[in-house]
Amino acid sequence: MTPEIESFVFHFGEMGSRWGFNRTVGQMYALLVLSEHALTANEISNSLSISRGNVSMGLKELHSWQLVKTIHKPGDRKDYYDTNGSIWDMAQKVFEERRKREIDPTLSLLRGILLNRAENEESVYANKRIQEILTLLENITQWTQSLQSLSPEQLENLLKLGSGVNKLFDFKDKLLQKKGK
Amino acid sequence: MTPEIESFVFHFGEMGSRWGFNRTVGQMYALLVLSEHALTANEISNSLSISRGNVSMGLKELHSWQLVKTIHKPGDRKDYYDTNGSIWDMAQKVFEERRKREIDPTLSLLRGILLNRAENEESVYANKRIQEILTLLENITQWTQSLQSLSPEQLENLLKLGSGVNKLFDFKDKLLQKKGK
DNA sequence: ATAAACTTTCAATAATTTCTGAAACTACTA
DNA sequence: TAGTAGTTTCAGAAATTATTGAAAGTTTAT
Repeated sequence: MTPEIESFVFHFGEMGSRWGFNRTVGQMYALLVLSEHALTANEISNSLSISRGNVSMGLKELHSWQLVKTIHKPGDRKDYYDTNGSIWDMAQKVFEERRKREIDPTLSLLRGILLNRAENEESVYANKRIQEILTLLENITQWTQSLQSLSPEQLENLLKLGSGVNKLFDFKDKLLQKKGK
Repeated sequence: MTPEIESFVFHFGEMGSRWGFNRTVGQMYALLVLSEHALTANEISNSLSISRGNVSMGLKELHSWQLVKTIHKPGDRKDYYDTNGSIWDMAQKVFEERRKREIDPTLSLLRGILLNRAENEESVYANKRIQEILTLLENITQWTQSLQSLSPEQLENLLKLGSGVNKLFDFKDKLLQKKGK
């Protein structure tokens, strides 16, 4: 590992915990991203000085995020691992996975609460707030799902549009207003 | 606390860790959101059975996220705490804070690596990948910043647009094509 | 069927994070 | 100034999460 690869890998290890996976999983993913060729579990274990068992667990998790794929080479019994998809695919997967973990459970809970809400005096305010939050989360969910339906190129263009969204949006408003008249 | 408030509060405690703060901070915030009136630190401590010291730490953190504000009542020595801003403001704050924690440090690191990159054979591929990731993160950063510049209403409308973004986007494409001709 | 080459699991342990509560601190009142 | 009502800090305890490595499992070749 060159010093730059090393610092990238260690940094991803540290950031990993903020992104939803643990240090070693972050390091492993970073190493695979920067490696031109697929690596075996033992290579990963050696490069990162992580126990063989831990590498196995980490790869399992990365699989569950669909961030790595297993490659078989003919005449070779070992499994080789490589990143799955482009950087853009990766970003999409991370967003989706996080939405599932961070938003979906809350959606169900809030829906449940509002479904069998008690209408006593004390709860009126609380129910109002809960409804607000539910609406917000439902909007965010819809939004991210519609982003997912864009192709990576469309998504990239949309991102590049940046604050231009603002203008595009005003523009749409005017169009609709005209129609309404 | 009614049973519904209780389940909301506990759930936010569990989710808290996924949202970037710990269990008690999540519970405290949830309680403040659902409380019609500002609460004292002791009330929070009692309602949630959390030590007074921990409440103080938690409030400090919520302040640093700008999610709560302190209120002084004339003739009362106690500090009262309430949530700061609407649910929308809250969501914006959380996004911004997370961007700072989850993306900004990586941006600096990647810029640093590419700035004094070694041009040896071995690094060419790695540098290319690092550049890709940098571009992606820069786009995401710009994007989220431009979203922040929208008013809560604009943002809400944009979110409600949902998959309509797709159409809007196609529409923009066509416009640009015409211009290009 | 057995051995060889490899992978996965999981109980024990290590590392990290969170929480408590007593002590220190601050600000106001008499 | 001393006393009182409040807040904050922080060292150690408790709880949680990550890691290791030996044992169990799997697959392929002979």
